[in-house]
Amino acid sequence: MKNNLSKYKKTAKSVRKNQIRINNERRILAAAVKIFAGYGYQGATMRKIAEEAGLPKANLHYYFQTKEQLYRQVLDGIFKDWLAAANTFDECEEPVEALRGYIETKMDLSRKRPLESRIWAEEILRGAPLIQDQLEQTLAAWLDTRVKRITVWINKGTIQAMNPRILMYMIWAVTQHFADFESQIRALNQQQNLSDEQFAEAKKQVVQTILKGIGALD
Amino acid sequence: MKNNLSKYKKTAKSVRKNQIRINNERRILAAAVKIFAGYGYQGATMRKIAEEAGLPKANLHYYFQTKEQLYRQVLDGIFKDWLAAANTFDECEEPVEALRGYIETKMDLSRKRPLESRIWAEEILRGAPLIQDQLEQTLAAWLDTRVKRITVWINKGTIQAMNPRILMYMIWAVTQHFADFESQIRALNQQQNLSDEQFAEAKKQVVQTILKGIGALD
DNA sequence: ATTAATCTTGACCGTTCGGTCAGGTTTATT
DNA sequence: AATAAACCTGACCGAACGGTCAAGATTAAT
Repeated sequence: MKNNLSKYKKTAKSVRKNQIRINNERRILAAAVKIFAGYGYQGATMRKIAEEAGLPKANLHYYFQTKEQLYRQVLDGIFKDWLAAANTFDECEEPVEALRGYIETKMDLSRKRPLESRIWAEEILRGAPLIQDQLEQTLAAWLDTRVKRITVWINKGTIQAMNPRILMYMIWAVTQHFADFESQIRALNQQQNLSDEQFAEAKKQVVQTILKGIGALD
Repeated sequence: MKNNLSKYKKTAKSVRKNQIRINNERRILAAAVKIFAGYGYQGATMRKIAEEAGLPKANLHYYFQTKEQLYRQVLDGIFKDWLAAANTFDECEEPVEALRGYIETKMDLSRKRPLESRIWAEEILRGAPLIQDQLEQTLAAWLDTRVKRITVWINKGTIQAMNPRILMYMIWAVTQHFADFESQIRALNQQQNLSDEQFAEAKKQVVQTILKGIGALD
């Protein structure tokens, strides 16, 4: 409770962050995504992020007190998008459409935003020091409800008996791989990133293999 | 050609590294694997590695001139083991045994030596700055010969038509996932690492899904 | 026993890191 | 116009980084 003796106080309009703050926070976060993805948390420096954002380093600390806080906000944004990709999964009744939609959405997300995918992967690789709570709570709950849906399909005989969790791990593994291991795939593809056609082919084959692999297709 | 005016010269026996060097290099490399896996290249420090190895920091620089050289040797060791896992693939004539053997070997490797798997993953994630050459040459050649074998199977009709490279990417993705994303899987498994039984189940389901998915099983 | 080669190590160095801060500038409110 | 709040930033700080080095200890060859 601060004494409000000030002659002036903020209007409702200016209390919700004004344009300068919105713009600069966005610029800094965008730069942070690039630098964190390219160098990892430890390898990224506030200096590099500031350069990328075109702002003096001290200005970053004005909007984000510490490097860790900036990194946390980046991770939060990624986690949100990550979960949002599940909509297709939930909207479809039958396993073929639900799983195809989910796999395709996740692969598209990996292709469109590989930087975020890599930041996520590195965080997990390092033992998820900052997002363990979110994994254990939000993500675990998210997974549980999807496991239940898959179990229903199994009991109905629409897909064959299996451990639904392992199926989800496989889907995550494959869809992330095309973003996270991009440089390996490029080295094996005549030093060229996958073209749109190649990526579409990969997407199709991944869907086909998994759906057929669980007995959802002939 | 150096003048050998020295009164003493090394015997053949002592020229091939003596025991002190062998032991210390091994200790340092083992410590380096732990620290690089836990913190990443940038996050790892020579101080931490020295502590883990139980040696003074200056001693590390006696055996490995720079941090980068130490890291390179770690990567070389991983790459060697990585390729060696392919033996099963080559020894079997038919796709079911060849692929099952390869997938199981790679999954076992990931489980037995997750640290190495994570170091590899991080290097690729960062764009493979130090191992691009090996990827483009050794690994690309390795992949080419396996692609040819798979193509033979496809032409014989033993497995269905597909892009063999994408199949290999899928296998790599899934088998690495259980090591690289261990902390995520643990968070989703009541904070427990997969037990031997759970891992065996995962291995079985992965093999089953992929083999069935490519039409090698009914 | 002598001597060269190898190994060991505390102390040190220049650089870069994340972060701070005082003081100036701009923006918003009355 | 006045003033408070928000924003900006060059200069600076202690800590930690990778790496060096000289001098001593140990090991191996004669």
